[in-house]
Amino acid sequence: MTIRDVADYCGVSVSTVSRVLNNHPDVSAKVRNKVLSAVRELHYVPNISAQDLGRNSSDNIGVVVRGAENPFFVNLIHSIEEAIEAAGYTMIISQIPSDADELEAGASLSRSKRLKGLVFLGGCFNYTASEVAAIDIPFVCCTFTNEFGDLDSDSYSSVCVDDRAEAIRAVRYLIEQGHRRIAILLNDREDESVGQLRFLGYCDALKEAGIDYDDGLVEETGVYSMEAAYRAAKRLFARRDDFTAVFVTADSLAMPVLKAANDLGRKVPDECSVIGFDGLTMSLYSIPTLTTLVQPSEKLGEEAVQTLLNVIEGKAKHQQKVLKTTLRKGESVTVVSI
Amino acid sequence: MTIRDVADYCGVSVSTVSRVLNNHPDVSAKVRNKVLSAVRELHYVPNISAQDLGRNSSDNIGVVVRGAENPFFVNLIHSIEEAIEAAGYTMIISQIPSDADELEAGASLSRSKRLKGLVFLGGCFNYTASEVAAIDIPFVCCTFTNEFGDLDSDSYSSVCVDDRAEAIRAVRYLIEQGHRRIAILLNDREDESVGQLRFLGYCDALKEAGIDYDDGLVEETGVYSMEAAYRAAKRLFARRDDFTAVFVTADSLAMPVLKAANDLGRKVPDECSVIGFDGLTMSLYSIPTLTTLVQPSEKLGEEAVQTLLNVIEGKAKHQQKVLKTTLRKGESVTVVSI
DNA sequence: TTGAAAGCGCTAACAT
DNA sequence: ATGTTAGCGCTTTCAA
Repeated sequence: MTIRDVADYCGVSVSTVSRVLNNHPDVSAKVRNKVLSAVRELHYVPNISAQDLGRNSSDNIGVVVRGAENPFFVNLIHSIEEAIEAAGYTMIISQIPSDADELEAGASLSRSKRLKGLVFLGGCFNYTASEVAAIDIPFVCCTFTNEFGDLDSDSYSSVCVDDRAEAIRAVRYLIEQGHRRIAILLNDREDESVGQLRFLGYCDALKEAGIDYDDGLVEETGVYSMEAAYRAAKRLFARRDDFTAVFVTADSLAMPVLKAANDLGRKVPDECSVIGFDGLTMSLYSIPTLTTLVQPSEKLGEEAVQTLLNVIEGKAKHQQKVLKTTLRKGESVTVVSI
Repeated sequence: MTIRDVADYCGVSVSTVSRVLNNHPDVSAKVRNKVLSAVRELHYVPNISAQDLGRNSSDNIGVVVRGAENPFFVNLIHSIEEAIEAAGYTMIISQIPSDADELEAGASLSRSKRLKGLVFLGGCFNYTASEVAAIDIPFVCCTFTNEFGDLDSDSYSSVCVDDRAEAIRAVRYLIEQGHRRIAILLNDREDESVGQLRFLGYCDALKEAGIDYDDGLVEETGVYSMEAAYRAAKRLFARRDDFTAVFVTADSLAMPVLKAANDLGRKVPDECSVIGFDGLTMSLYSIPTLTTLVQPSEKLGEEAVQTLLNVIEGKAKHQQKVLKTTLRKGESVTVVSI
């Protein structure tokens, strides 16, 4: 059952059928109806592969997820999928390890699946214009931006929160509660990803409050995993007992920190406050409930897709959008008792 | 960059390149190597649409996820994606709400994306042969089976654990620790999904130990969400204080149960033991660490895809595979103190 | 072992 | 308004 069959059945040419199917204007109402009912009668369904080949494109949007072990991405991916689906496109997802090259993954996906556009999740984006040249389709960075690279702002889109400013807010909140010796637990302070930005925000907030930076209060997990976070937290607690609060740069890492504190008999928040970042649903049920900055994950996904589609469809230029987090006060932060 | 370019670059014909790319035998080692390195040098990636058109088929495998809010599916989806990718197919995912009709979603996906096969995740499978007739491609049920329907066992594949038997094992373990009054918290005891099977296993284990079933010890969340589980747990703890253990049919629901117990001052495990099901990574970091039955999620995904591909490629018939869980002893279950 | 050429089903100039 | 036809990039006979 091809377009040819439909054409023969109606006594018209294939191009006429193609026109009807693609809502082109130059078709008489009579013919259009005849074709449409033939399509229905014959249960004709277009062959997408042939369509794509003919158009030399597809309705595929690629989503490259770097470090899919981050639970924060789950909701995000879901909202991205919904937005892509709703717009009549197809999502092609590719999950790659945290240490993989997302540009290469994106470029290869783009070529093999003939993508219309790309969404990058969890990238580093320290890339330069020349490295990005391999990607010849519009793309949007979701939850991060080209902070460490030198891209032209009209060559890509991004939708994220201002990680550095939000981190300042988190640490400032701790300071407002009277904390002065504040530790930070993060993945890697120089990975040129959002973690580094949050680290910089931590430094900014300390400086702003006139608190000296103390390298011994910084603990890195090295890799992004709960297990690594648990071990890092244990190291930190073992090494120092003079800090009253810790900023953990992701909720999924903060939960192991709560566990480590518990296992070492360090009471949260009485002996040590903990603040996270991301706003995982799960962190509502940690013991104690995590205080955290909630990222607008639904909105991030929707906006990312919308921004990308606007570029693809020529409705708008590339944009950099910045959304806000919400401070969710849980039970893991308390006023410092001096 | 097409196969033509590669051919010209090597001074051979397109058919030769095609042969190399498709691992056809009749190519000399010399030419094969030349082509292979050219492919690498030129960063050639085949155009899937053209491949599909030429072969008159697609390499799309659909994955219909019902209730993607279940964190247990995250790893599973990842392993499914890897397996699909590794086999040279493309995953097309569709996440639908818990109350949606997965068969309809699958059938529609199948038609529009020309799927080769379907993986169902989190379905109910109380469907009958006539309802399934709408799906004219091979499919595999992952993490559940047609327990409540009347399908012919050679008309579909399934890869899952024996939920009922494993639930027996969980409850039996509690009984071995001396527990007699054991509550259960689940989604819905009659939803004809894995939850119901686990409920039946719970009943079996009680009966086997000569413990009377007590309807007042059964608490349903109604919908599948952590919030609902938290509220259900609070209801249960408020209503009864005579049970010493609770079996929660999913880890993601068990964590809110731990939280509810904590908030009500009910010590886990001293005053109440908790056992889960699934083996989320996150539940290693709950306070206390959850005792649970770990499902082999990687294996489930791999096997599901492999089984499906075997059918698609005509290498084997449909199969029903049953994998085993592993009891992971955490800190949430203790010997009952009488 | 290799090449030439005919499709695969559709789109989109280009004619009419 | 409609038809003709040349691709799109690849696979796969069929010849050589």
